[in-house]
Amino acid sequence: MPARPRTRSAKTTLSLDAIVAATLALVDELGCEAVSMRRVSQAVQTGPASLYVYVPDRGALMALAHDLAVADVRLPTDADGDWRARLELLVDRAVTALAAHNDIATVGMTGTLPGPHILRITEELLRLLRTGGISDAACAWAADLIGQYIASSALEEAMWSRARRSQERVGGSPPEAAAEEEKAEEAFAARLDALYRSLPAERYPTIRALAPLLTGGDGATRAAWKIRVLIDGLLAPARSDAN
Amino acid sequence: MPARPRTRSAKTTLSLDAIVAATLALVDELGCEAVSMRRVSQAVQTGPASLYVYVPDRGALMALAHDLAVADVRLPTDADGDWRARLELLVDRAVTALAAHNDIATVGMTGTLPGPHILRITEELLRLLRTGGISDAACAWAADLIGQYIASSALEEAMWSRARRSQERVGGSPPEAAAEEEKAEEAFAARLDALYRSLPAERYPTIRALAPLLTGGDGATRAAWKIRVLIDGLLAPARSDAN
DNA sequence: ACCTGAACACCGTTCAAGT
DNA sequence: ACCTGAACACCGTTCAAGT
Repeated sequence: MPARPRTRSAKTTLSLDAIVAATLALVDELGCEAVSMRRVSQAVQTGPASLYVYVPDRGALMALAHDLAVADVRLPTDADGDWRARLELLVDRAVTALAAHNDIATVGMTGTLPGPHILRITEELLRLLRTGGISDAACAWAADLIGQYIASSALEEAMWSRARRSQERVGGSPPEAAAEEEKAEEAFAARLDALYRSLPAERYPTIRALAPLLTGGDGATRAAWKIRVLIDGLLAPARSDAN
Repeated sequence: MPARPRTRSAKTTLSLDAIVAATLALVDELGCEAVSMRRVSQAVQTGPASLYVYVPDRGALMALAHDLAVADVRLPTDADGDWRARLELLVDRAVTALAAHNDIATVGMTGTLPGPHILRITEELLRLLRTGGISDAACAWAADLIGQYIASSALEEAMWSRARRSQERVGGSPPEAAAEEEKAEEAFAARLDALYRSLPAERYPTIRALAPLLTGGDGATRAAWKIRVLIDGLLAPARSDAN
């Protein structure tokens, strides 16, 4: 391998995988809205036009990044317990995987077709529900409901602990930036809580009464409670008769 | 009132209400993504800069449009039955109201603070849950869960019957445009169904087996089934002991 | 005081032209 | 065949300047 002259030294070859990985990394950093074709192209060291060789448009690229986000979700095994325990574990893993990539879950709610990794999880979801003795029609609708739950929970969790704002200008010094992040981290929950507490008690008595509970509790406990409610609902006596 | 000379004849006075109404109308027509400050400003016959007198940024404007979308939701009354029937009715009305405005529900999932109309619905949701004898902590988490359900169901319903694509160029003649709309109307459900049926049966046996059920059924029946599952889950025996 | 023209720093996507 | 410079038609937001 002689040193052949190149336009740029050691430039990584462009590939779909590299583009999608760069896209997901930018989503982590900046959030979906701020990820542009131009920024992605910069990250992989080309011009924006080059991306269109690999991807038809921005939506398709975001869909690929979304699918990549759940690529590492492991399916529960026999060692993880009965169908219900495994279902809860699978849902939890999917939510966690999505929530780890900022607001990538929004992509799943905007009408894109599911990618291979989403399909893998869907298949297992349906299989577990069926193992649980739930009727075929109920399985189909339950998978839909649980899918909605996964996406919206991931989004909620990501929002609750979002450390980044738009932050397009990185002019601040490190300590300043860190302080700003710290502040933004609790921003949403805190602002919501402040809003609830500031409401007139005559018009919003129940919100006021429950204000401490509405924004309280840690995410994991809430999530575990919610998925249990969902499955309890599927197993409710009335449901096994006729869905 | 003598005819005083004006810059433009009969120009409507600019107001926040007019701006928000125009924004929601554009969302109906084009979808959230395609609604820009510039287009809104055109619709109210000004320049983009003028909007910033009334609204701090695009996100705040979208949040106001989102709140407006549920402004007409009527709260159920005693005549509508017991707490559970009323809760189901309230949820159904909220989903229907949101789904009637294209993908406006996305705004509610992107970390904006709830507006007055959302709060009115939240208050009633919590009140009804409490009337049902559900513990305070469970009410708080249940309202959260039901809120997620409302937003994601509205989005799903809107997608299922979306008649508009980006359609930025309206060059086609009326009959052509109508045919295109007709085609797009079923596009998502049909494409999803086609995808499921094209999957290899060895790897996705359950999806393949349930394919006809996954995309079938009308929206209303599905929605009614889902909210019943949710409430059944809240009322499951285990739940009343300790939330 | 209220409004806005013009500008700044961006977008997604296309296509003719290059290698 | 694969890639891309340059252009087109847009963006959100700001601010100095007007009335």
